[in-house]
Amino acid sequence: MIEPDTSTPRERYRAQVREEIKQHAWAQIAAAGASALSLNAIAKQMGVSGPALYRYFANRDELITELVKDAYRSLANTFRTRAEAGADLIALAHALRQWALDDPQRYFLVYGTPVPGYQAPEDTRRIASEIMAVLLDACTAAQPPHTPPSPLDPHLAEDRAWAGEHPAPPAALRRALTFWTRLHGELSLELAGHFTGMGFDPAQLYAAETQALAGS
Amino acid sequence: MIEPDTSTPRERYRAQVREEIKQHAWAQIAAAGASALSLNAIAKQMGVSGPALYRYFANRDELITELVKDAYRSLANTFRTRAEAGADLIALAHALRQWALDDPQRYFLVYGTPVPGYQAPEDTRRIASEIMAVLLDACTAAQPPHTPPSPLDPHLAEDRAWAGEHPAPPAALRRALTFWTRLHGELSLELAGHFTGMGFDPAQLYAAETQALAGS
DNA sequence: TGTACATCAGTGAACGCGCGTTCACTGATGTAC
DNA sequence: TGTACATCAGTGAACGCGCGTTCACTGATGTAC
Repeated sequence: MIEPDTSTPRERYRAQVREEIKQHAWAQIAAAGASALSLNAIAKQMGVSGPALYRYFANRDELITELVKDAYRSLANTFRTRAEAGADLIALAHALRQWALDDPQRYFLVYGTPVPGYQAPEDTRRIASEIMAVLLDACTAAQPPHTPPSPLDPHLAEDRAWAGEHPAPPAALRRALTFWTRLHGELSLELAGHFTGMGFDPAQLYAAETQALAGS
Repeated sequence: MIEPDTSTPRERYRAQVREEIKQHAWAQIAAAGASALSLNAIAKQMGVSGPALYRYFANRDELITELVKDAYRSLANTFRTRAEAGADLIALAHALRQWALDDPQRYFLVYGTPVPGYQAPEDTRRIASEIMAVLLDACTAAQPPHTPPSPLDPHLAEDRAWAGEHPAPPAALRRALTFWTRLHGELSLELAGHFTGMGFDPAQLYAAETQALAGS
């Protein structure tokens, strides 16, 4: 289902250049981290003067915001696509790891140490919560037969602001949260290089954590 | 047992100024993150010219290295002190959280997104492995009665480079690793502010994870 | 199809700033006789 | 205890660099008649 393209040539050109800028921004982030992102450096790489970029982004923060949103959207899409294909928690866990390994700096941009001086705008929350919604669906659907109750459940059931209108039972809320924190713990240490030289395979640790999650 | 102070006044003065520089460095990191650390800014805060600091640190990287080592040493001391007082895994977990909350930027400096362009020297590994050693002791000592075997255990037993000469059984290795990744996952998301507005108490999630660890 | 005009992408110069780091130096502090 | 000398902390100027951002501008591209 391809929409008729009602955009003018100029609009299409603008969108294309914006995309190109973002490409270079990602390359730069991959090379030196998000705090080293520089509009001038991007311009130089594009063979264009620095001020030219201000036609496309109001300032550095707006560019970063766009990158953050793209990153969230990318993960949300990955999750949604997999979920629609019938993926269970284990499959989602693998998708998450793949997504993180595909571009570690993209992972760090959204889940790593906050970029100093940068405050994420409100819309990113919305996209982030879509990720959580897919996760909650998967946790609700595949409830293991004998779920031991947790002292955490009543607390989570109490104030469920974060789950929005999602009709998930407390046990599913807990499983989604645990999924998030445990896998993030393994991934962020792995991507930050804290396991190098330790002589074990991070993938196996990740798989073990995933298995533990599926049966909790 | 106080050692006789054989240091000259000049040596004592040097040590004192180095300490003062590090204090200001920490304050700056707390305010804007490690990548914003600037020697000139520190000098200005100390009411001293920029080049003066080069009497005390060869360059910016050496200062960061010193901070990283101090952070690792601080956590290692915390752990060792608690362990010598008979702390179990749960107590260590609480000590870790306290240490992280005491100074989030210190936590991020060692366990967060790697500082771009900075490569940690070899000696930090040694201090980091001391932390792991204390953890392994605790995991070995308090083995729960019915530890279910994990498919991960044989893999960990195979190559134990990271555990050094530590005589820990595979199950203890796994528990130590799991302790690290799970608690880091919860802490780093909490400190990065990813739980704000979600309406639950991170401390309770942390406590639940800690309990799960103690019985695994 | 051709011309007049409006829109807009990109330029180059400039502003003010801060960075890490070097260098030759002054002046105070310690050391040796 | 006093003097001559060596050591060393800190200064100020300088280098070269890059940053984000503004501004008045040129020249190309699209639009309206």
